Order: sequence, then C-alpha cells, then structure tokens
Amino acid sequence: MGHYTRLAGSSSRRTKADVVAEFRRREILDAARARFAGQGVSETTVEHIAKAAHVAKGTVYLYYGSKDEILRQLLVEDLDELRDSALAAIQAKGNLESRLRGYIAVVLAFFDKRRDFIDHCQIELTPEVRRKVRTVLSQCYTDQVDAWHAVLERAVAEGTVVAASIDGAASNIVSLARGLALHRLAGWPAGPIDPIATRAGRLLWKGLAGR
Amino acid sequence: MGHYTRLAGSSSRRTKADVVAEFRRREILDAARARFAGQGVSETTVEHIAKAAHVAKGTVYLYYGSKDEILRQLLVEDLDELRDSALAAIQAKGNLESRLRGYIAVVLAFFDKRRDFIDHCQIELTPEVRRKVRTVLSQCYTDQVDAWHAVLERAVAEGTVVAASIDGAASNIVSLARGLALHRLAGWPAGPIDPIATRAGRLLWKGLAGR
Amino acid sequence: MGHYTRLAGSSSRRTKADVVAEFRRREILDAARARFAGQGVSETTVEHIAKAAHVAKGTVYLYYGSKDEILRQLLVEDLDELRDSALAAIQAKGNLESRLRGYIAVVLAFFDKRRDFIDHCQIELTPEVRRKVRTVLSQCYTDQVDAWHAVLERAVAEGTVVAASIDGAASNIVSLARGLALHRLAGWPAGPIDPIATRAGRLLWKGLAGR
Amino acid sequence: MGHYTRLAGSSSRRTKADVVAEFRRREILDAARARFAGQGVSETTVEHIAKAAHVAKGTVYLYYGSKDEILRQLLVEDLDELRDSALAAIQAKGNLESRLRGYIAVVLAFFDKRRDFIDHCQIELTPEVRRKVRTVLSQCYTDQVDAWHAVLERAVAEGTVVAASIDGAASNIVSLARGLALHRLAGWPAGPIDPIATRAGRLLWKGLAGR
DNA sequence: AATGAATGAGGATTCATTCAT
DNA sequence: CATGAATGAATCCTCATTCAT
Repeated sequence: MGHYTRLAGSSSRRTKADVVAEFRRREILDAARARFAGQGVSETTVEHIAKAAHVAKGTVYLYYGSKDEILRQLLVEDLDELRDSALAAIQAKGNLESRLRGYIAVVLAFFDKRRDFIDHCQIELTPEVRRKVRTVLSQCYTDQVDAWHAVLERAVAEGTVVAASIDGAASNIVSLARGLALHRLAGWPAGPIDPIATRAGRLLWKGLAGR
Repeated sequence: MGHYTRLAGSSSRRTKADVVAEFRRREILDAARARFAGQGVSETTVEHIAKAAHVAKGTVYLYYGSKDEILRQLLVEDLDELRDSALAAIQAKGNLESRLRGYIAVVLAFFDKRRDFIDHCQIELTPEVRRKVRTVLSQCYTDQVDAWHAVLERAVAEGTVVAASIDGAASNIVSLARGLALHRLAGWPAGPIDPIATRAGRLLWKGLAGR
Repeated sequence: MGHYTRLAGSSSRRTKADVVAEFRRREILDAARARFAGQGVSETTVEHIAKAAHVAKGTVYLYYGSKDEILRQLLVEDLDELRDSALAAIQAKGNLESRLRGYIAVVLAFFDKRRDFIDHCQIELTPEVRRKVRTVLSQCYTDQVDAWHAVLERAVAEGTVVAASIDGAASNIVSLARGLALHRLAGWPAGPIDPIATRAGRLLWKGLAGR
Repeated sequence: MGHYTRLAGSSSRRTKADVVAEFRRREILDAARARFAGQGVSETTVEHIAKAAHVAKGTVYLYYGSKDEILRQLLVEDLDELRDSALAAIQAKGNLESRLRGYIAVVLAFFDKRRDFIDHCQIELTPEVRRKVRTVLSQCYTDQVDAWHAVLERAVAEGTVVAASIDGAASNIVSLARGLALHRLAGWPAGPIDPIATRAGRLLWKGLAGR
C-alpha cells in the first residue's frame, strides 16, 4: 500500500533509485528469512531483521508495511518457486516412471533447501516446544513405519507381495497418508474420505503387489 | 516441576483431590484446545484459556507451568492418539489392500477431527496472513495435481497406464511427495534423496501401470 | 469497557477490593493530573504517570483503557466541579450584585486552582478526546447560562432589573467570567481575586440595572 | 538559526531568490495552518505539511527549523492580526457604545475566521511553544487593555463615563470579548455576530456610564 | 487450592530530523 | 536550492508470570 511494489524489469528505464530500492527489498527479505529460519517467526523482531539487513528499523518500514507483510512475501515467493520447479519436473521429458521419480526428487529437494524456514512456519511454537514435540512427532511416524514394515515382511513371506517392492514402501505408505491429509487441510472443505482411501489403497496395493 | 504429573489410574486409591485435579487439567486442556483452534495459538492469551475453563488465571498455573506446556501437552496427546489409531488400523484383520485403505482412512479422519487445531499449529502466522497464504498454497497444489492429471490422461491414451488407475492418482502422487518431504523434515538429518525418489517413483509406477 | 467503572457509594456493601480499586483510580488520576500540569499532556508518558502513582505501567492499564481515557476522565471531573460550584454561586442567597460578584469569584478561583492543568489542556488533546470533551464543556456553559437566565427573569419580575437588559445578558455574564479567568491564566501570577470580582460584578450589575 | 528570517520589504532590493523564498515560506505556513486546523497539531506530520505545500519534506526544514517553529510563527501571526484589528476598533471614530460594540464584533469575527485553527491550538502545544507564545499572547491582551484604558480615561475627562467605573473596566471589556468568543467556539455553529456585539456593547456601556 | 491484582519486559510502529545526492 | 531515503529515539500497549491474600 504505497510501498514499493514496482517490480524489477518494469517497462521503462530503471533508475538508480529503483535499483537501490530493489536491493533493499531483497536484503530485507533475505535477512528476514534467515532470522525466521534461525529463531522462529515470532521470536524474530523487526529490530532483528533490520540488524541482519544492515539497515535501521525505520527503513524496514519504508519497504514493507509490517512484519506480517514480509512473512507473506516470503511464503508466496517460496510457493511460487515450488510450483514452478514441480511443474517443470512433471512435464519433463522421459517416461512416466522417470518423471515420477524426478518429481518426487524435486519436491524433496525444495523442502531440503527451505528446510529451516518451512520448519519454523510449520508450527506456531516456541523453539523449546518445537524441540520437545519433534521427538514425539518423529516417534509417531517411526512407529507407523515400523508397523507397516512388519506387516510387509509378513506379506513377502506369504508371497502376497514381491520382495523387491518393500524397500522404503512402509515409508511411502505413511507419507502418502500424511500428504493426503494435509492436502485436504489446504483444500477444505473436501468430500468424503472413503473414495479417497479406496483409491489410494488400491494404488499402493498394486504398486506393492505388481509383478 | 512440582506440577501435577501423576496420571489418572496411578496405583493407589484416588483421593477426591486427585479427581478434582484431573478434572481441572482436562478442563484447562479442552479450553485451551478450543481457543487455539478458534483463534490461533499466539492470539490466545492465558486469560482466554482461564475464562474458557471457568477458572482464574492463576489457577491455570497451578496445573501447568506455562502456556507452552499446555500446548505441548495438547500436541503430545494428539500425536499419541494418532499413533494408536494408526497402529490399530495397520494391524487390523483383513487383506493388505483393505488394511491400506483402512489406514489411510483413519489418518484422514484424525486430521479431519483435529482440523482447526492442527491448522493453527501448522503455521506460525496471524489469522490474516494465514488466510492470504492459504489461497496461494491451495493453488500451488492444485496446479501440480492438474499437471499430473494431464500427464496421466495422455498415458492412458497411449495405453501406458490402465484407465482405472487414474482416478485420484494425480492427487496421490502429489500427496505422497509432500508427505515424504514432511517426513524428512521430522526425521532430519536424512540420507540422500535419490533412492527415496526412486523407490517412491517405482511404487507409484507399478501402482498405476499394474495389471 | 470492562474497566472499573463502579463508582464509590454503589448500592451494596463496599468490599475491600472496591476500596483498593478506588484508591488506585484516584492515585492514578491525581498522578496524571500532576504530570499533565507539570510537563504537558503529550510530554507525559504512561510510564511517567505510573511512576508518579507508584504502580507499574501495566497497572495503569488495569484501571484505564488508555492515556486518553485518563485525560478525558480528568477533564470531565473538572468541568463537573466547575459547573457545580458555579451553579451554587449563581443560586446563592443575596442580592443580584453580590451573586454576580460571588459567581465571578468562584470561576476565577476554580481556574486558579486548576491553573496548570487547564493551561496544558487548553492545548493538547487528540481529536477524539476533544470531540468527547466538547459536549461536556458545552453543557457546562449552557448550564451556567440557563441558571443565570432563570435568575434574571425573576429579577425582572421583581423589578430589580429592566427587562430590556436581559437579552443575552446571561451569556455575557458567563463569558465575562470565563474571559477574566483566561486573562488571569495568560498573565499569571496575578493579584487577589476579590477586587476583580467586585469590579466585574458591579459593572455587570450596573449594566443590567441601569436606567 | 540561519533560517530565513529576513522579512519582505527589507531595505535593499528584493532579489528573485528573496521572492521565491518568501513564496515558499507563505506556502508552507498556509499548508501547515490548513492541516493543523483540519486534523490537529499532533496528528499533522511534517510530511503532511510538505505534501500540502507541494514541496519535499526536506524543503520544509530549509525554511523553518522545526515543526514547532512553524506553529509558533502561525500563532504569532494570528495574535498580531488580532491585536491590530482590535486596536483599530478600539480607537475607531464614534461614541463609546458604538466602539464597544465594534470591538466585540471584531474579536468575535477574528475567532470565527480562525475557528478551526484556534480550536486545535487551544489544545495542543508543546511546553516550549507554549512558553514562547504566552509572552506574545499576554502582550496582545495587555495592548488591548491599555488601549481601552486610554479611551476610558478620555471619556472620564469628557464626563461621558463616571470615574468610579473605570477601575478594572478595561480588563473587563477585553475579557468579556474573549469570553464571548470562546463561548462561540464551544457552541458552534452560532448565529450572527451583530446582535451579540450590540447587546454586549450596551451592557458594558450601561455598566460604565450608569448613574 | 484458588484468586486476580500487580508487574514490567518486550515489541510493533511512528515520525521529526538529517544528509548525501 | 531541493529532494526523499535513512535513521533511531520514543511511546503506547500487551500479556505471560508471580504472589499476597
């Protein structure tokens, strides 16, 4: 709102002021991301961001209307990047299997890269709570993975499932479930669960049992 | 910390005091969850929780050491519940496919039930920012799903994939990727991406192509 | 707004808490008046007020919603007091001249007493406070004018005053008193009130009674 | 302070620069008055003034040392104008009653004209400005009182007015005028000035001439 | 055990003023 | 002369936590 929104590459010649402004915006954004990632969003003060960007507190407000606006910008930037690279992978050359593999890899890589920042945006918790909860959370998944693993080994022994399939399969099962759940969260309201589960189950089943 | 940690059903006879204490703890926890879900964690003050639990602010501190401790408790409770019901589903009777289906359904149902709370814990954002970001986030997924859908339809036309498989498959692919990513987030540090992507890709591929 | 508004002498028995609360409110109000008078409204911070009232900053907000609310309260209190003592003087026993004299004296004395505070308030209110106060201020004058009007009409009926004189006379009386008070304010320090009141009273009396 | 203080009409030839400078000073002053009147002194930022004067913020500081200095200048200008027109009315031709009437009318008219600005200044000055202004304000009144005093002494000499009346009478006249003006300020909007001036003038006249 | 008044550190935001261009 | 980006001191208000009753 009245803040610099003129993006780079705007039509006419870029004045020196434009360049400086853009530099500042980037500087502030990068500084903010670093602090958010390093110590969490709510633990990061505008003062921190300013310090990290080597400007005065007031200067931050010259370029962004509020701390929230900075965060918003950051999130939107990230999601844009994720979408772009994901789409590129999906539409890449090659057969379906290689593209599936490539896609998964791209998504994982993105999360790896943004790891700290996403991690902090993930949960509105103070660092201490986050640490504490992470253990429990991790255990929660591990337990599920272990359980599936046991189930799958038995299935192999019984010949229901081909041995080659089960490497990492337990993890895939748990991840798919969680992914679907979060997907619903974002797209709420959503339809009934049953058909979703049926289709996901069938996909996994065929993936495991298949030849 | 001197706070009540004795759980119900502890060995000896429960005194009336124990019962009251446990009642209070439940009341506070429930009140906190309701407020957290309703207005976000950082927007919820201890005063709010106390009011909702029909006790005075000081009383809250008699049962929990801090606001953070309450949140922690809540998260742990939830994760415990999730784990228990997930394990039950995994180890249920029936063939593998039905258990896969059942497991997915249980996880989705859990997230549905805790939806508001999880949603607020999901991101350390003010309500306004969250609203704003949700749109972008949603679009980000939709774009990926759409892209996969297009790819799959072509694959069906080419006979690479059986038509029956593609219902909901795009969504499954995207969800699996995201689920794996978050899984890594929780379990960091983790190994290289490639084998993970390869296995997940193969699973999906077989699931789609299979018979 | 949820703040203590229960006034003293409220119906039922006053609890100790009520007493303390009222004491605090008085303490804060008095401290605020002292600081406002001493260094101006906008130069006085909430911290200053708190310090002067021997409480913490937060405590001030326990009793008043904002700095403005305190100022408003103070102004309303003063105007109420001015109105009450002015009306008493207007309706006092005695002949018209002595009452004119008495009234002027009361108004001057009030401004003398509140001198510093009024002086600063003349000058520093936020638009919102000003709006709010204007109503009360206006009423304060109107009440005095009305009271004089009633007195004068009776005087006309009794023949003490010529009918032709009283058009606008009430307004002139009140205005003269206020003008004198402000005049003193500007020229402080000033001499004793009595001779001023006597001369102004005589002038008005002759102006009203004259031929 | 090194700031432009040279007034128009200073001895030597006015250069073009002088003209421009004076134009800027006027522009800034007028802009400031408009904003102060429109939204209050403390709600008006230097940026607002600059915008309204069609110059940059820095330019304002080229002509005035501070926001306070602008306000001071404005107040002094006004008081000068008030004094000049008041003195002219006091020393006008005509009998005493008509001059009293004229004087009151002039004062009321002045306050009407400056209404918004005075209204806000009544209320928002920093201690420093107030100190500075008080001197000028005081002088403004004193001048009027002195002028009336001279007039009255002549009237006594001519036998128009009884000697006994004039003690403090000058002060009463000025005070009544000011009181009426402020009264109008509080009760705005108000009717025409003439009847008010006529009645107040007659009251004073009778009060002075009486018996 | 329960209360809620008191605390005060902490943070977002504003804006008068400076100064390099 | 003019500009407006940069500064950072200053201020209001919130709220987790304590503690006397």
